[in-house]
Amino acid sequence: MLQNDPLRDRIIGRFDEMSPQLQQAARYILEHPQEVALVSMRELARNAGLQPSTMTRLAKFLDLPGYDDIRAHHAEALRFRADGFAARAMQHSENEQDMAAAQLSRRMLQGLAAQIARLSEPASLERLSATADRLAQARRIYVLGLRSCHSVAWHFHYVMALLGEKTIHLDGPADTVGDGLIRAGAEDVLLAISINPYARHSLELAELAREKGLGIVAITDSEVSPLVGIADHAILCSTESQSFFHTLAPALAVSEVLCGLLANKDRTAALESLQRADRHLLSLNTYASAIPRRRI
Amino acid sequence: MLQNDPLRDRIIGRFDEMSPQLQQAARYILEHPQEVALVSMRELARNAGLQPSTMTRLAKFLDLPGYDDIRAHHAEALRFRADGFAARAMQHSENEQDMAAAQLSRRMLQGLAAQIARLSEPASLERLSATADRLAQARRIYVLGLRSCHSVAWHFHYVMALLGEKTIHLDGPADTVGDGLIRAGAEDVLLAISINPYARHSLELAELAREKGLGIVAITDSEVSPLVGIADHAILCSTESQSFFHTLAPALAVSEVLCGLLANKDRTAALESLQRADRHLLSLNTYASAIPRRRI
DNA sequence: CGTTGTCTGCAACATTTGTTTTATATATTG
DNA sequence: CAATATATAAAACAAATGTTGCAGACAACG
Repeated sequence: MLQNDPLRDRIIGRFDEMSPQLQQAARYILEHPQEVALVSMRELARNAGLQPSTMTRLAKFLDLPGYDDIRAHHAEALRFRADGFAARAMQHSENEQDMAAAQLSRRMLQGLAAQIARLSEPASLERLSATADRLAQARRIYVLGLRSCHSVAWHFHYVMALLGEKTIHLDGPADTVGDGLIRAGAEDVLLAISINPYARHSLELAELAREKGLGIVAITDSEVSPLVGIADHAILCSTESQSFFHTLAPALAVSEVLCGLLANKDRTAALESLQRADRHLLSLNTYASAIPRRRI
Repeated sequence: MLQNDPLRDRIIGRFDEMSPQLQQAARYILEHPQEVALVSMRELARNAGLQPSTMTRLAKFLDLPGYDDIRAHHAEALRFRADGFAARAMQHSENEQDMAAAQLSRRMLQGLAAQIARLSEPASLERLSATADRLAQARRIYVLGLRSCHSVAWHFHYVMALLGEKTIHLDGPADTVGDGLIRAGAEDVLLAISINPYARHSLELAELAREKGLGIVAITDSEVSPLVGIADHAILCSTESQSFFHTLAPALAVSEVLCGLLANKDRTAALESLQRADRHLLSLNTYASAIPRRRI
């Protein structure tokens, strides 16, 4: 049971002032919070041996507009608890035209945080480490992410390129996206990233890779994503956001975790590679820590 | 999510045989199991962008008497899960070094979630909305993010391109990154994304843009980032992670929030643009929802 | 090209929902 | 013991729910 529930406290606090019937209703609600969320008021009343109106009266007694507020409150608590994690703001329901900017931002950010936190459930963790294992044992990792997923694919490749030459990013202009697969074979793995709506080209290339015997590993958004069918391992991450667009932050987080797991398989090698990369970039004068004087 | 759920399995199993609308309904149910239990069918359909009848039809398709059976099933699952939640808190993962991987993943993910959640503090929210305002009033937004920040810059540009032609992505091969600024002027804004270590080229271009009179807006990682000095607005996001690498997930989240805020300034225009983009991509046959048959 | 079959959106349907009203029962008070 | 106030039950109500039938849209196929 969740502590710090203001409605519960109010019920408890004013319990003594209630009439017998109201007390019975209140008691039943306190003792069966899930039922309140999952069952109609009339059925709840029936189960509690009460008249439907008693429930409405209880709501009014608590200075609420109606019973629906009681139910909404319990539903929210159940959502919250079922996810087990903080901040559950996800609801499209409000059409508050042109919400305050700050409010929209807050909802989006907390929603994203919750989605990423949810990835740390045991089931996801297992998938992550299985996927990382599969990637680790591959000779090469071909990375494919088109359109919106380009950012994730590119970032994965960028980070992995700092660690070695294991990844090949499938991308390119003039319809050469798939050319990288020319020399790919059964010892290799394709990391395919695609979310709804799925880019046709991504699916075609994934299928081609499968026919060539590559292992397939996917980051996608649903159990029924077309990639799940052809992938040896799939990691699912939600893409819903409080805005018009899908979010890729959870997918990016997954990608970063995979990089972390891979690097972690051989920490000393990883460190060494990173240092070499550092030296290289240093000698190229790639980085700066202040605005450089403009050459004239 | 929940394992061993026969109804879920049936939905997944027969997913391919479904009509497009049924698939959409099925997908929504798979991805929002709690909502099924907590919300009326009509509202569920509304949230999924479907007709109420589609839900009923899905039930019949699954050889169920009616939709209520779907709801009842999900309600039962939710009751069960909510009860067993406390007990299930920490028991998983027996031994092995697989355990270590899971632990690293969990630490990374929860760290990321916390960092993003921290962005929803009032100070950050103010910066976000000020920045969004500045971007909104610009004629053009030039987007700059090199090396690791490419993913963020590209994603921002990709999303904004769906909304209109306001953004120009500063990127290109053969050292042409900066060419996009040729026609930039005082009515424009540069959105510069850079984190430590700061790419020298990014800083140079930002400085050039400032000299050309552009407004500068930055997504960066520290109060003492070189970008802060020359930017009119800066949004700071942490990049620390439990792994070897910096994380860009918070920066991506910031970028997505900015997109959301910008779209929110004129919701109807945004919706219209998105629909037009949809139509365009549809006519190009860009997307697919199943593995396409390979052309031979 | 026309036909056939399926799919989808719409609108009407009977139920069920939460609420309110009315009347009866039960207590409380002088 | 009336007289009054409150509590409860029962019924009536509009609003919503889940369902179904129907007509147009659509693609497949001959």
